[in-house]
Amino acid sequence: MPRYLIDPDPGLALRDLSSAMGTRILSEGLALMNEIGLEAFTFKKLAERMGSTEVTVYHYFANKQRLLQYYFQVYWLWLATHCKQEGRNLADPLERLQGDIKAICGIWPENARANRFDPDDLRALVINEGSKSFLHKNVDSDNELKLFKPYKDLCAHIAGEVKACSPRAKHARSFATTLVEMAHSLEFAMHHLPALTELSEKKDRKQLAAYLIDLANRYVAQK
Amino acid sequence: MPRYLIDPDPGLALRDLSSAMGTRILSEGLALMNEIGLEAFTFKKLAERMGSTEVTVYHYFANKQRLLQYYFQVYWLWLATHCKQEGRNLADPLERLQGDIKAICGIWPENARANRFDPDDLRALVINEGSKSFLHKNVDSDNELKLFKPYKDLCAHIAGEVKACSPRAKHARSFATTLVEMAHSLEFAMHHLPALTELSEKKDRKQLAAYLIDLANRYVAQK
DNA sequence: ACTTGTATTATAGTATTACTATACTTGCAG
DNA sequence: CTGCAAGTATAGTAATACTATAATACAAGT
Repeated sequence: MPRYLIDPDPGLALRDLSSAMGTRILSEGLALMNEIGLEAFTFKKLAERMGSTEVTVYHYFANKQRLLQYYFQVYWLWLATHCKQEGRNLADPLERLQGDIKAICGIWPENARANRFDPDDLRALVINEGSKSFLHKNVDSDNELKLFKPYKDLCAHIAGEVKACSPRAKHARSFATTLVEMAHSLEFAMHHLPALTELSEKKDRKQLAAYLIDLANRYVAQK
Repeated sequence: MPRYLIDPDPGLALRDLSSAMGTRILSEGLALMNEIGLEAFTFKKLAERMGSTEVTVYHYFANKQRLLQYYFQVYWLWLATHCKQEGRNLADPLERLQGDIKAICGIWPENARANRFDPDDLRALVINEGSKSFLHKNVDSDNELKLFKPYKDLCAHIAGEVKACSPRAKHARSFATTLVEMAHSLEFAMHHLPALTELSEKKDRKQLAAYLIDLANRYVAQK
């Protein structure tokens, strides 16, 4: 019996994570990685924080990159599920697309939970560290292991909505990827590199969503 | 007398780089960083490759992040100069914007040189490793040191062209950032995560530019 | 009750990384 | 010919990212 609604690739972890120890590694790991960043994060520090040992953590994950990729998968799996769920009640594809954009901008119900995680914590991690999941020399072998499938699936889902709005769009997938990427990098910019965006003034996710919805409306409207 | 047309922040390096040693560090460093990636790159390996010593390299740069940020600055400084130069011959802001988009997509004259570097090498590095310049816990202090100014300046320049095309655009800066970011992340996607974009089929920078020009035309056209 | 296996811990050790310190040499500039 | 900056040689340190081995604890199956 699976403990979660949606599970990441079992190949990411070396051992079943539903145990008490697995649970603590995942929850404390997320908190610590968010606090100190991937570079400073070590399994030793995580073990100390948990009152356990480095070796124990190594029995669950081969290295910290795999742990990051685990969170990366949970986040995108959950987001895609959430988007598809919300879309069921909407007949108009443009409304569905706008709903998806709000979701990728982090606008979701209070108290939402992504499996056992707080989706705000996952989102923060994915914004700050997520691209390190694939920006390295092993990207091609990791991709063959399908580690980025949940991310691609969400982009494909959004591309589907774009197509539904504008069947003749030639770059629906590229545009969906644009929306997803910018939902994250503009949020990073508005907190750390404010000169890059007008959104820094209010630092409001709703404004971020409004920009991307406007962009989507313009993209989908013509022709 | 400055050796370069455009120089990065002098605070990035610990010592003047115009010497023979400085030149070799910069050129071999770029090649090695592109070959093995930032994580595997060390000053020791660079020194071995150059037939010099680790300590010598440490006399030029405090750490490899600073060296990366140096290349990051050179790239954006050169690109902005190139864009502004090309724009001088064009009266129509939309044509200037389209020219800028081609430039950020890596379409520039054969044999172009960015200071002493091959801009294709710089572009490859910035695509694969560039975001590690700012995706870390020191981003705010590095930003106070103005290390990201050349990047922001190019985005601001492009935002100016967007404004010129569409004076009432509310998110010109956010949109300029969107263009610049996607010129890089879609190029990465088309080589390593092909499911994310239609551009993977031909892997052609011109098609990438065509997508972004189309996006810009749609963004600028309305209202 | 006894065995087997799995999970966790304890302890140790290694190669590499990311530096820092000190002192020596060499070449050139004043 | 003297001084100073650049480069080299050598050494050393704390931390990282693991791997290996063995001991313990506990739970399930026979």
